[in-house]
Amino acid sequence: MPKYQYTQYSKGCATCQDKADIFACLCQAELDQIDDTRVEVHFKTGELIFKQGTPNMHFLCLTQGKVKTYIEGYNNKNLILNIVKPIEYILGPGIYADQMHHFSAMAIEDSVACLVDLVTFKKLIRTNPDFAEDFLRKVSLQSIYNYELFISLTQKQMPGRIADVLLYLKDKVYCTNPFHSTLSRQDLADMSGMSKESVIRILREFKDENIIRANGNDFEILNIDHLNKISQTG
Amino acid sequence: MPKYQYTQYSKGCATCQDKADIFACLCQAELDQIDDTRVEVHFKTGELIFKQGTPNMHFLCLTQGKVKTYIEGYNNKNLILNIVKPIEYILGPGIYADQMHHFSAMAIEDSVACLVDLVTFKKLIRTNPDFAEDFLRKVSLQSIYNYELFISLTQKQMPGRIADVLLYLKDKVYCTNPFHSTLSRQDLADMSGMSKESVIRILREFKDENIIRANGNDFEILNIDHLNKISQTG
DNA sequence: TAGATGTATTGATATATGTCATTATCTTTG
DNA sequence: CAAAGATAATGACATATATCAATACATCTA
Repeated sequence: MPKYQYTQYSKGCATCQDKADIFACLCQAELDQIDDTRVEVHFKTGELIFKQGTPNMHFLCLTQGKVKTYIEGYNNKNLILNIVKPIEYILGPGIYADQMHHFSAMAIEDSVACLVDLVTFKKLIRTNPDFAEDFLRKVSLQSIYNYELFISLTQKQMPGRIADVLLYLKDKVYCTNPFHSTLSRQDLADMSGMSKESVIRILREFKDENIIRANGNDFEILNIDHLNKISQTG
Repeated sequence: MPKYQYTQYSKGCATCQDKADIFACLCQAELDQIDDTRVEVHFKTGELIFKQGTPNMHFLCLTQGKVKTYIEGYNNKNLILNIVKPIEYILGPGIYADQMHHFSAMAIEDSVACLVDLVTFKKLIRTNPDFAEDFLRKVSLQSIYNYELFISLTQKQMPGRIADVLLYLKDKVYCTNPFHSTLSRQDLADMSGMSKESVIRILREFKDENIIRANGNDFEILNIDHLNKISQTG
């Protein structure tokens, strides 16, 4: 008999090796509180995890797979904010504002995530200053990354934006150099704020100049210095 | 004899009517702690308040005037993030990351600000959960606004972006309808991610269509519905 | 295996937007 | 007040980028 998606696994948070680093400062009793309201869920590639505009009830910790978070804008155009990999958590700004999701999340690989009730999370923020500070640290780093994204998207031309995307995938997501991605060309377009046709054209230029090797979704950055320069010069 | 810029005024935080709303949850003793490390500073129009890349040592509460915060990008191009008015505070993400400023701040009117030592601020975050939660609320609202900015800047065409800037100035900054701004055309360009010439052209179009009245830096939005529609349709 | 469906690629074309040069207007200052 | 300097406005032009249409390729499914 298969495990149901809402199965709460017996392995507790205290002994879990796959928990987000933000939980490092929690004691056994605090981890048990999280464990009590925790649910582990499996998502298949392409499945929507939560949708912009719906109530935000859970803290989500990704333990397996990969997830894209994206803002749904006008004319069915999306802007991908992050590609989240294990073990990172996803928590939008809605929790301390209007309790809503302000971006959507979708699995781009088969994924597993733990959902933790937000009441528990917020209680821990109030009672454990180290936890609160760690959370503020994470929020701040995300904010700093957003500033970089602002500059990339608004002040760089297409080659610079694609360079940024490729470097992001190599350094922050897959963390290897020849890397295989499950992102479509449309996803790359949604990360760089351009049309998919333009993405394809720029990738071709990079290939023709031997800056990258790209075969379908297998990428290898051959000339990192050159790619960095393209990122710099916009 | 004139007051020096570093003069610490005698009026305490406890009785101050000009303090940011985030301080509402602090008790007398906590406000006194802030008061002890507080310095009031006057800035003239055009003066740099702090610069991106320098150490971030203070929480800044604006009590008079107006301030633009902006990211300094490539090729001397800036991206204005916010126009801050009294009584709001300015606090970047650096405090909980690398202790650096990640954007610059400049007075666009003669301004007065209180600077509070960050050690005191961070101590209060740790010891007063209400204060921490209020701060998280503020950070979250800023983050949500940034998402809107992302969509405006990356998915809208110039008329939509200018519409967003005009509505922002009317609703969030000057809060009156005929309003007078001290922002240059270049500033409007830095808010909407375009060239100043393009700003001028779009403003002219809006004038020709009787959507706005614009005489130098005096603006009046004549047809709010139309401007909202332009903002929506991009 | 063949058809169907979605995704990727390419080329031709349209268009939004930036750049540059020039003139106009405002603001400062001696 | 006049000169100088900054800011604003306008037009001509260049170009980055999107759109549209056609084809190729891959992947699923019956």
